[in-house]
Amino acid sequence: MSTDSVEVPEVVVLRLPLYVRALSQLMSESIDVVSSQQLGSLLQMTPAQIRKDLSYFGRFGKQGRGYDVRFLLSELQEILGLNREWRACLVGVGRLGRAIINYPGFYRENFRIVAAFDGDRAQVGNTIGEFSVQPMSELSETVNEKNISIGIVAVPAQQAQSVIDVLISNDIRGILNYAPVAAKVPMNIVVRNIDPVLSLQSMTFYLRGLE
Amino acid sequence: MSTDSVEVPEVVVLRLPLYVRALSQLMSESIDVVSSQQLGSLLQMTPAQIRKDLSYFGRFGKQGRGYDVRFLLSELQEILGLNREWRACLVGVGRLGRAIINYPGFYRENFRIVAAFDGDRAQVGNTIGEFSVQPMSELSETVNEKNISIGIVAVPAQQAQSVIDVLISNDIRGILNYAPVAAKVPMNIVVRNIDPVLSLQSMTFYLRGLE
DNA sequence: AATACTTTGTGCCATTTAACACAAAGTTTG
DNA sequence: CAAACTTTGTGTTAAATGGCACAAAGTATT
Repeated sequence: MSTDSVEVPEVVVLRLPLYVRALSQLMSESIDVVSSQQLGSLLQMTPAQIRKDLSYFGRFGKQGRGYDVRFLLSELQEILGLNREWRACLVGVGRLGRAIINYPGFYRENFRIVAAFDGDRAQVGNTIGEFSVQPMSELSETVNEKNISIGIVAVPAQQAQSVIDVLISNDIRGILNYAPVAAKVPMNIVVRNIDPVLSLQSMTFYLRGLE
Repeated sequence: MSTDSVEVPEVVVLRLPLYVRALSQLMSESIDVVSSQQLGSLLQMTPAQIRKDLSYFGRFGKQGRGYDVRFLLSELQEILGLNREWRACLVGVGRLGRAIINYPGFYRENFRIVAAFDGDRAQVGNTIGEFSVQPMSELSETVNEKNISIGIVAVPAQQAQSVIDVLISNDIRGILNYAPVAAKVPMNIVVRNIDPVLSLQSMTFYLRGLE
C-alpha cells in the first residue's frame, strides 16, 4: 500500500485535530492509555466514529486495552504534518490583524506569523510586534525568502478577494480567511474561514422565540 | 402549517446566514432580482442546493425570474431571528476578550455586547470600551437585568467548562466559545466554536509534502 | 399570440456520513 | 488457566446530504 487506497473524507481530516488536542491534554495529565470510549466521552462523540476515523490511516490500538496516548498523538501529528513549524504571513493590520498577531495560540502550536502586509500605505512601516508592516509589493519576495506557506487574511470584505488572488499567485496554498466573504479559489487551494458573525446568525435560529 | 412539518437539518440552518450576507451585498448594489444560479456562483455552491435549502421554509421565488432580493432577505432574517437586537455578555477580558469587544462586526449585525465579566479579581473594575469589568458573582443579576441571551467565552481552556456551566445555570442558551475545548452542554444549548488553530491544523494535512 | 427562453420547486436517485454490532484479540480475575 | 471482561477494527446497515432532471410557470422575442 504505497499510496492511500481510499481517499480520506475531509470531515475525517477536520476531526483529527480534535483528537490531537484531546491526546495532548491526556499526555499532560500523565495518562498513557486511552480507549475510544473515553476519548469519545471527552470529545462528545461516539467511540465507533473515532475508531472508524483512525482506521483510515492505520491500526493504532490494541484490543482489550485501547490506544497508547503518546504513540497515537505522535502518529496523528505526523499525519497532519504538525511535527514541523509552519510559517504564515498576515495581510491586513487593522484592529483584527493586530489581535491575530498578538494571539499566542498560534505560536504555541508551531504556527509562526513571520511577516505582515497591508495595502494601506499609511500602515506600511508601522511596527507591530517584532516586525514592521510591509507593502503588498514586497509580498512575493518575502514569501519566497521566509518560506511562507500560509496566508492569513484580515482585510475588509471588499479587498479580501483581490488579496487572496495575490496570495495564490505567489504560491500560497493555504488561506485562513477572517474576511466575511466566500473566497473564489482554484481547487488545489485550502481555505478555512473564521467568521463569528455567521456562527451567531445561525445560533439565533434556535434561540428565537424562547425569551 | 402551524408547526414545521419537517425538521430543518442543521446544515441548512448553517447556510442561511450565507444567503443573508450575499443578499445584503446585492441589496447594497441595488440589484433587486437574483436567480439561484447567480447566487450559487456568488457563494460557490450549486443552484439546486440553494433552492432545496429555501424550500424548507417556503416558496420565495418566481419561475422564469428568480428571487426578489429585498423580499428574500427579509424572509431569511425573520426565519433566523435577525430582525431584532441580540444582547450578549463576554466572559474573559484578556487579550482575546478585548479584541472581541472592540470588534465592530458584531455591532454592525445587531449583536450587542452589553457586559463583561472576569473571574480574575485583578481585572474586575477595569474599564473596557464603555463598561467596567464585573466579577462573576454579578453575572446572574446582570444577565437578568440586561436581558442577555448569549454568552461569549474567551477564557483559558482550563476555566472554559466551569464558565460555561455558570452561563447555562443562568439561563444563557447560546454560547460562542473561543476557548479550545469541546464544551459539555445539555441538548437544548447551542454552542458555536471559534477555533482558528483547529482550522490550521486540518489545513496542513493538505499542504504537507508539497514544499 | 406563438415560440423560444429562463427559472423555480421538488421527486428521485446517488453519494456521503454515521452508527451498529460482532469476531478477533487482548486483559483481568478468581 | 479458564472464564469473564474489555476493546479494537471493520463489514454491514441506516441515515443524512447533495445533485440531477423535469414539469410547471413564468418572461422575452418575433
